[in-house]
Amino acid sequence: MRLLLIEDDVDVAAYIEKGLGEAGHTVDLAHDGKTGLGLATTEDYDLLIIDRMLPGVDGLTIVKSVRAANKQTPILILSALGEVDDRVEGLKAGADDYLTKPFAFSELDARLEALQRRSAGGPGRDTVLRVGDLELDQLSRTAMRAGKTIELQPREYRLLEYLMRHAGQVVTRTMLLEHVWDYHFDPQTNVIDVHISRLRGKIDKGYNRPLLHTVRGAGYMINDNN
Amino acid sequence: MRLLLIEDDVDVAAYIEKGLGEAGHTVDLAHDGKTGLGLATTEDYDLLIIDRMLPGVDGLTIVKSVRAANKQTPILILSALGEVDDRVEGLKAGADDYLTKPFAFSELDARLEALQRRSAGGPGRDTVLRVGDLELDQLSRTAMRAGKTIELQPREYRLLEYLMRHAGQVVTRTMLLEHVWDYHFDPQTNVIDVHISRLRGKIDKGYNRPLLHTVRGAGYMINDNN
DNA sequence: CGATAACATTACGATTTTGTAATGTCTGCG
DNA sequence: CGCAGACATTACAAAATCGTAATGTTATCG
Repeated sequence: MRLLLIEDDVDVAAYIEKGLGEAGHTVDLAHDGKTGLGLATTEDYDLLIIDRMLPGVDGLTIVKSVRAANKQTPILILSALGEVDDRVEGLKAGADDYLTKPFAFSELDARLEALQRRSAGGPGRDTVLRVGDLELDQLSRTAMRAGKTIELQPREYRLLEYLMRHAGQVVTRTMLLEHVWDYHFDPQTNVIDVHISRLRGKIDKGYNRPLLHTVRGAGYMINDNN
Repeated sequence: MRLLLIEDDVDVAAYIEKGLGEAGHTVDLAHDGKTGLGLATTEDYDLLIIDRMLPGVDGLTIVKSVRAANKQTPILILSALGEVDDRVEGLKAGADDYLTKPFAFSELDARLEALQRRSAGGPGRDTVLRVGDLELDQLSRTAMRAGKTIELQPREYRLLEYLMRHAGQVVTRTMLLEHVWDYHFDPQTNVIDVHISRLRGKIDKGYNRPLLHTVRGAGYMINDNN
């Protein structure tokens, strides 16, 4: 994880840099707002830690500039003030969290972790579905099994997505017709069988543990165990 | 916005409920942990506010239970203690933010807003692109203009996505060939022109303000102003 | 005001994707 | 074992998608 710390107090900066370094992160350090803003907008960081009080500029000005530059990097504000109004201002400027000095390092670490968790795919909006070693990235529309990417046709994608959204549950043919084909009647053909077969050829063939199981008389189910 | 407040202190509960109600939110109130947890897991809330100290159960136990039930609703913890270790525990239990009593109502409001912003699509991972009244949902792969959904072919989708990712910037033909067609040479045909035309037919035709502009001699650009 | 080059549109054919139907295999039961 | 129904696979045909080329239109410059 790559971080940028913008902090003018040398002691505080060293303290944080040391702790974060030990936690396995790469830390870039800027001692003033100007160079900090330059780095923040040109480089790609996973997280920014910005001191509220900096020589020359206000930390919040940096936050606003970063957001104005359309960068969505999570930002944590450090402040020696700790006043209620300050926090509000910080959050309104576009920061994601606020920490008051002095603080225990464990708290900084916990907050960074929480921020990362969110930014990695905010609550309620994970974009990858996982079943065993099979992953489906809903943004790139690609599947991966054991690290190998799998090309899916549109209909195959919809089929796999629906199955994975209902992992561990039996999915009936009627459900598939309704949600993958938008058919609200029985087409009297074996479309489903054919596509299940094609999907198996892509996601299960060549792997010792099949994920897509047929539940005789009921439908199909995707799951990892067994 | 629908919120659940789990707080045993009647005065504090009334204070918060009043404020949130005035801010236009619907607030459900639970005075003890048990009913609170029941509501949190059965109903669908946009946000949970949970007091750390509740008669019988610890607020964190509720947080953990909610997360165990696979609910990703954002959670804000309220606490009268305000100790460092407490905050760390709260965040580790799966809460998204932590607020220490006493607090100004404006701070609560700012934090709720920040939480909502994140949960609506965390930083760096927004799944809808917007230009003017045109939206592109990258998960459902559908476009909408002025509330009307627009069906896009795969190639049209990639084209529009690329243009919208570079909204306000001129996108050259070479860029499009590289990123939308994966061609690293000039096909000597007018593929781009054709697809731009088809895309226009879908997103601009019938609307008084066109969004997709041609920049003569340079390429194309999508943007709302002018 | 033409001429020319850049861009737009349309029509059509090749390719890819999808569905149908025929054929093959498995499972459970008498 | 042998039959029936459920499911799997394969081969082929219909349909949707995409790229090419021909034809129109618009902007710019002498």
